[in-house]
Amino acid sequence: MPELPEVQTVVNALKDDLVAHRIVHIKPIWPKVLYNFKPNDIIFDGKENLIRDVTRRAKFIIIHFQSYILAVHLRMTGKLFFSASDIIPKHTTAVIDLDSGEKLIFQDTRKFGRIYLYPDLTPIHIRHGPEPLGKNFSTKWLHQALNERKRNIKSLLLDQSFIAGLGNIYVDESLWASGIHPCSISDAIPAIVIKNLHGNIQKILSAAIAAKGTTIINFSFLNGQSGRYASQLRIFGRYGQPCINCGRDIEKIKVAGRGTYICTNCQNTYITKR
DNA sequence: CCATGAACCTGGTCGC
DNA sequence: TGCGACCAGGTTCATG
Repeated sequence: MPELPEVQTVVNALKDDLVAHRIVHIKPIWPKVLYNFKPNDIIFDGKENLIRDVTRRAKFIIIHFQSYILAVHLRMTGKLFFSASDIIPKHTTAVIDLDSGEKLIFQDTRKFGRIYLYPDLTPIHIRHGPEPLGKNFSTKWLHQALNERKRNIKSLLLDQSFIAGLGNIYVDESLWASGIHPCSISDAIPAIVIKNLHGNIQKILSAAIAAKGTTIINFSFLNGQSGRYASQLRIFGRYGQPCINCGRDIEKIKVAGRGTYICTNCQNTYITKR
């Protein structure tokens, strides 16, 4: 599923065709897809249902209306794309009809994805850390935040309430680029390494956005278009292949409950724990 | 405070 | 070809 770069890519692709149009109907196909509202809770009066903007916060696609927002979370396998056809694709969990006649299809094989209705962004902001590409994410902040806790670094970077938008792929990429073992304890990482980590997170996310995200196996979005960052992955998914930096075989272990790719030669600057 | 595992779902892959 | 085990880019909740 999409992490920050993939969600941003979806937002960039959909925005122009959504803004200034109206939602005329929202139809749940999978009963649980509308997390906290019913279709009729949206006001279809011509002013309230006009889409004002489409943005991203954390891994949410935010559709802005005058008095509320719709927040779409794609979770693992969700996809959001336009369709002009009357045929509803397999695994569609919701259909949003627009006044343009197009439909916004929410397709989600594993059905984990949800759509939320909120008055504004507050409920999302309070449960999420800073945007890694935003100005609140500074080296200083990261250093202090890591030192205030004693947590496994991978688990911490995956924690959306700590920092928003990172997922399994980009955490592995960022830790490898920084020479940090994913089992490192947050407050044991030296300042200079934290500085590198900060820069690498921003560099990797920016490059991934520029490449329109990563595609692994089945993940595709945007009407079949897929991202090009897959070819730039340095560590993720490269089990058994030589490390680009040192040539040692890349290993796969489990950290924070997630499959984790590491080069034990390059990622050895961590302190504690194995 | 932190770590772990299960739950939510479906489908693909791998080994036998 | 079939079947079971295991895995998957995420998040939340219960438990120790």
